[in-house]
Amino acid sequence: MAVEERMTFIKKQLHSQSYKLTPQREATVEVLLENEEDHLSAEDVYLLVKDKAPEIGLATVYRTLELLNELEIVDKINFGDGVSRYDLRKEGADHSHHHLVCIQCGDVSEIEEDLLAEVETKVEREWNFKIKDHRLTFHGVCNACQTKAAEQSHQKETVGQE
Amino acid sequence: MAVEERMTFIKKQLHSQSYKLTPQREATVEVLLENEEDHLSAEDVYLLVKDKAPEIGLATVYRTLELLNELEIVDKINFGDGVSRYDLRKEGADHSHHHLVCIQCGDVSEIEEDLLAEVETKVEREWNFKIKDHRLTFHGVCNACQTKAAEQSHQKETVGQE
DNA sequence: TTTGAAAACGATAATGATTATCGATTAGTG
DNA sequence: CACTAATCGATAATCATTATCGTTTTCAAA
Ligand SMILES: [Mn+2]
Ligand SMILES: [Mn+2]
Ligand SMILES: [Zn+2]
Ligand SMILES: [Zn+2]
Repeated sequence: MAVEERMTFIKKQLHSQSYKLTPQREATVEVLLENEEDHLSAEDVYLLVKDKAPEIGLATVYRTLELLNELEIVDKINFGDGVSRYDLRKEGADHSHHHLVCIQCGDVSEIEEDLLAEVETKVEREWNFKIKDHRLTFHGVCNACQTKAAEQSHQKETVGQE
Repeated sequence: MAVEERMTFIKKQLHSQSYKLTPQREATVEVLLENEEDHLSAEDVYLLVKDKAPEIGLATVYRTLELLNELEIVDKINFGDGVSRYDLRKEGADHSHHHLVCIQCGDVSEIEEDLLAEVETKVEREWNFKIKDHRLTFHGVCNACQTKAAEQSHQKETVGQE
């Protein structure tokens, strides 16, 4: 689905719950759609949205993100640095996607595929817990940092042999 | 392993990294061991530790928890309320355990069994990501709240039929 | 269209968790 | 026992988020 279409869809969701369609909300959603790959903090969103709607206030951004979170359009996530980050749900997804956080370069990347289906079946059965959503984050070393480390250790070896 | 033994073990870890063994650190670890089931915030720990060491300062509690986190004795976790919580690692575990958070009563319970072994193998292979740790939390309805809901809906039915 | 009420807004003060600072105290080595 | 780096307690500073409040805007009914 194109950005245009998704915007229309989100507008309908707002409208159907009788929330008003303000230019501030529209600009905020636009920023989220245009930066889907990223994991923006409220401050990040604020700075980006100011380009489209310079008069917007930070409080409004917080309010809008809170609203979008309640409507399950975005997920509010926390990677342990002191800020909340807002993550647009994937097209049609009814749950939060997974993340890979590199402990060396800080890069955050996505896993869109749902890896928890089996695990969740087990948890529902054995722990008698009715699952509505999940949060799964892996902490480790990303591909790029692994490659970098391998190159450096190879260099060291070579130098050692000379 | 008994609390006593685990305390000794943690003391050894501190000592081996040339951290000093202060009464404040000992009292803090004691509180964590005695409240292993809970997910205490720094403030929670502070209040509990004051019973053992009334002169302790809040800053020291934060410092100690930070230290224990670096030593991988506790995990710093975040359930989306505004505070960090500190969770003692299970006996001998080298990674964070999983959690079940009830969206109705707020109860948090543990899953000690590691459910991610297979998933992690797949992620390491297919995403080329070297996993060091993980965070997995399920949000849903706990057993107690399910039962409560079932009883209430049954009552309603019965009343409706009268 | 005009209009009125509820919703939303911007500015900014307040809050609350966490961190930084600094002078005083203490653990641990010898 | 003496020394010194580590640690501590008190508290000020920081920083993200929320609350407040007077003004503006949306939207639906007239
Ligand atoms: Mn994401
Ligand atoms: Mn736990
Ligand atoms: Zn990396
Ligand atoms: Zn519950």
